[in-house]
Amino acid sequence: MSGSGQTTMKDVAKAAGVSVMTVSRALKKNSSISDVKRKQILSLIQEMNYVPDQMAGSLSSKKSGFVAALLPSINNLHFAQTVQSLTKQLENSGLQLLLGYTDYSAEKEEKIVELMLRRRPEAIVLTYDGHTQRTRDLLENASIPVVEIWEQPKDPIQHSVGFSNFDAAKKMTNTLIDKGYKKIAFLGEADDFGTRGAARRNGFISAMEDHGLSAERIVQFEAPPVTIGNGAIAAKSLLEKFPDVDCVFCVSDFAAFGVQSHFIKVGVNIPNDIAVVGFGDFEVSRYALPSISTVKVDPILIGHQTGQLICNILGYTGKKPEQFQHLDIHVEISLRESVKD
Amino acid sequence: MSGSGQTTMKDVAKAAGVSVMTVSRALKKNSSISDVKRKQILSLIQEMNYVPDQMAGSLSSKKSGFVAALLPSINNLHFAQTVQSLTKQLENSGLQLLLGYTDYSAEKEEKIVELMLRRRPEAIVLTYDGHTQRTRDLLENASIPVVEIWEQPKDPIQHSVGFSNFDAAKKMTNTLIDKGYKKIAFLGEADDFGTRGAARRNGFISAMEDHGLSAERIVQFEAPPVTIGNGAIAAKSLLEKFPDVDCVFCVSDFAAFGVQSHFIKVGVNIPNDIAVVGFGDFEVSRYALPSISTVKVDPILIGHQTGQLICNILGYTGKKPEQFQHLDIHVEISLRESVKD
DNA sequence: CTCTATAATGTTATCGATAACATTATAGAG
DNA sequence: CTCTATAATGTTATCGATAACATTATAGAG
Repeated sequence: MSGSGQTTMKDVAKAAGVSVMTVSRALKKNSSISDVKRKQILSLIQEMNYVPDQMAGSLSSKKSGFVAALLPSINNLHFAQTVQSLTKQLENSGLQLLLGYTDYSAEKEEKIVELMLRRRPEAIVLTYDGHTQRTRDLLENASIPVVEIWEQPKDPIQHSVGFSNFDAAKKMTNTLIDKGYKKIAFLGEADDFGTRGAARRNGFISAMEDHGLSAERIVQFEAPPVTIGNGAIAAKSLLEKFPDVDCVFCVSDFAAFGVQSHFIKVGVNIPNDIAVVGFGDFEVSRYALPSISTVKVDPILIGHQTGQLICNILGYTGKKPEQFQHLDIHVEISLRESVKD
Repeated sequence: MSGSGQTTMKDVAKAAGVSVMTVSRALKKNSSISDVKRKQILSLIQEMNYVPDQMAGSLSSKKSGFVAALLPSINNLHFAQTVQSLTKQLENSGLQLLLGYTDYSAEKEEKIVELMLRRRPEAIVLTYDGHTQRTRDLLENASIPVVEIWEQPKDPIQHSVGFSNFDAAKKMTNTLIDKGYKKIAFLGEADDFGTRGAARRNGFISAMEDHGLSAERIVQFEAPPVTIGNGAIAAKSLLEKFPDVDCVFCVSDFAAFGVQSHFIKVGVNIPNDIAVVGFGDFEVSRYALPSISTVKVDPILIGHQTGQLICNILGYTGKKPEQFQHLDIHVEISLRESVKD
């Protein structure tokens, strides 16, 4: 090392008896350098434990190698799966994911977008839950590709990969109405303005009103995210407020699992007394007893498609799209034991 | 913007009629600049949607503002919680988390450590599951603080925040033996050499052998991570191989939930026929019916302590520790309905 | 053996900020 | 009103890499 600090490319160059540029070329694929020299330099690099400083490289090449992704919370298996498959797609093109958590708040999102932009990401992924105007301004000024995921926004910034939570919840509600349920309750989060949870509730309300049914059976508990525990507590107040309920549509499978747990404990038979329905197709609902009916979504597919889209946009694949893409992710209604046949 | 590219500090300086250094000072706390000018410049920055380039700043100041954290998988609520609390602690000191996933493999860890070091993190957090020699060399060469979390390693690199999975599993096994169980099976992952899962299995074996009991009832299914589904499948083969089992100790609550689900379906009574025990205290085990006995760990505390330790080490708090710290995280045995009184 | 196209390597300028030192403005002491 | 300490601002060098251009080495044509 030169002096006291970290090993730099200069140190490697000196040790190899070449210029720094030759070392730089040895590390870069498809660059003009002889095989012999490349091998020599690479083994020297290995030996010296030299690790290039990507900050410096990025500053010069104007490519950070970062893609930023903002999620409401990582504390949610779905988002975690999306992140994992997105990461995998991006690392094929040598891109690294910079993760941020918005805590389901558009104001926090704005702050984090700004923090992220300081790292000059080559693209940014947002989980749509509403944005502030300044968020939009910052993103426009950054002039990088923006992909909104999970929800298909009405007024997309650029690209999107997701589905309509409103439509999905409406479809499930219609299915339940077809099955003969009339006094369906919706159990969702409080303070969910502009979020996907609210879109689901609105889909429920719309379906009920379309059929001339009352959409007044709504319980809103804690702010997002939903936990099993919250579901269990909400189940109790639901039974007190609306004792005539015949089906509970929960904003997420976790809430549904909590509801079932409470119902079974207090002797409510599922599905004969009350049916229970979730959203998301988390593994727990498949193995719950009774198994929980749900809206199947595919978080891994969302991550996969998003990653591919970004690689395409950034021109790593030669399939650069001409226009903004809106990839619709198919969702499916899955009826299980928790709903009567 | 100067020319066509992004807005730079130079553009702001020109617009404000000051030198770039004054703009730089306006953005930095406790720097020598008049209040009037700072306010002017900051509002100008806001107006121009200028976002500083932290790459350039870091290169010059030799502080990346990054802390790297490697986890086996983000697809695990515990790790997600650790990440979330760690993130929160670090952002108090203006540090950003760079996340990587090792897929429970020491070789992948090595690659990701190298990728991370390119970003010149100020500290690095590893989830101990064994390391390669080169990983150790790279870390030593990087000369940054290293914190290993979750497991308390025998041969720590530097600092650690965690507990002994061996001891925790042994303690649980001893408790089960005290309760009168003799034919206890351990249900864990395959290909788990050097991982926390293996440490748990070894703790189980040690406890059984200490009491002169057979530790042969071991089922190893898929490679990590454990899923509910894997647990359900393993439960089936467990019953075939060891029909006389009186208690199943699972490497994780998820496996335990899957085991219970299968047992209940095939008419095995829990806990009267067979007891079921998990590890981790995930929310699902509290609301499962019967509720699942488990080893309680506190992922949020691990993240919190790790974050604080790093801030202390990096000197953001004035409490710089003299020596390598080894913070022991207390774990607790929690017996619930899935084990006989 | 010479010439030329191309491969291999080197030199210089640069990315956008901050550190360190230099200079100028300002406030308070006397 | 002058002097001096300090606050406020500016100038220059620098972080560690890569891009763009310049030069040198090499291989194949004739």
